[in-house]
Amino acid sequence: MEPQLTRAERRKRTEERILDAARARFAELGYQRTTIRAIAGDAGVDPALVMQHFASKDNLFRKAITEPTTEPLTGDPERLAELVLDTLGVKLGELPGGSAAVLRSMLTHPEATEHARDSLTQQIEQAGSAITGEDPELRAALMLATMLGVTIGRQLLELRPLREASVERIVELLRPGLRNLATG
Amino acid sequence: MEPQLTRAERRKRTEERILDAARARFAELGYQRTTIRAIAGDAGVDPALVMQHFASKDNLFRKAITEPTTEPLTGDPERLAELVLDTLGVKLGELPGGSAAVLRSMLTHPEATEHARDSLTQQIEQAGSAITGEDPELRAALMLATMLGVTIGRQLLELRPLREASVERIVELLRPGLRNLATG
DNA sequence: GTCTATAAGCAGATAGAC
DNA sequence: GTCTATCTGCTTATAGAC
Repeated sequence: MEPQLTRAERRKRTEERILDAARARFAELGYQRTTIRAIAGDAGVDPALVMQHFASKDNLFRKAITEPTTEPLTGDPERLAELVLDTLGVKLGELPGGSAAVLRSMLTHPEATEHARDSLTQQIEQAGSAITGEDPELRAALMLATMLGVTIGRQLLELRPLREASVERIVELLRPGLRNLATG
Repeated sequence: MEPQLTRAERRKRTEERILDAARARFAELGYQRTTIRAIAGDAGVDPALVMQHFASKDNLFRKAITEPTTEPLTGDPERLAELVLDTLGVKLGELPGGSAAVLRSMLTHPEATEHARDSLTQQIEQAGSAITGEDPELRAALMLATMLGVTIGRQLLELRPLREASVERIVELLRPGLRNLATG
């Protein structure tokens, strides 16, 4: 049984299990407090095997936070505000594993900082080119910074008013401010 | 020379030097990557002396982030928006040492998380009671989350559009959205 | 190929000399 | 009171047995 998917396929499966465990741990505890031992334990493999596959903790982290790219932020200003609010909706529901890991270590791990900065800069540039009027990039940056703050407040700091409110209500309250930034 | 300020006074001076060095290091690198040795080096004292004074790294961190309380967020809704913008102005100029240290480790150190949550919760409650209309606390939380995101984006992630903009311009652009949240 | 055993490094904490 | 020297524990990483 298991025809010819034996070597490469099994290897890939194992790596995915390790990566899933790594994303969960990194997202929960951040880079420094996460240990290879704990990841291995979660994935049901030996710590040495993790090293065999990923060579170093830092490399494992790099692989764990590499995500399929997000959809571009384009369109006219009104539409842009809605797109931004949509991605917020996704993030407030449940953060994708890689994003959560980056977010958690964003302030304390140089590589995560850079990753977050690059990702946000790209989104800012996209959104900025869809904004008319003065200071389009600054306006875009403020829109995304708002989303960042709300995401952190709700998902990581777990501020009570943000936890208890529905995603729809949050989106509804943020809409006017974001539209104001988007339309100039 | 140095009349009777010898013992207690000298001790206090040393502790302040250590605390200043600690705040700077914690703010720059976060809790985990900061070492007692480095703090001692910066303060020009022996590492063992740091332990003599503060007993443990965790206790040193606790002392370093303890700040004189901030002024309350009160008044009518329009005034509230201005107060919030003012404190943002302060934070965008230069973060006070203790705040910067908390901010940096907020996502990765349990005690810092709690400290940040408590501090924000208090501000939210104050601001919430100055807001009329529906969901005052949620609105207040969104205002403060916005400030948090902008502060992180500018001071810690150093997003280019936020770095290059003047504090006044940022405040000007955020005002309509914050007023909208404050006035309901 | 997988795991055991261990090396190597680092940082917090401690004991005791001066 | 201040510093030297050391201990202890933990983690990544490696080498080699099975």
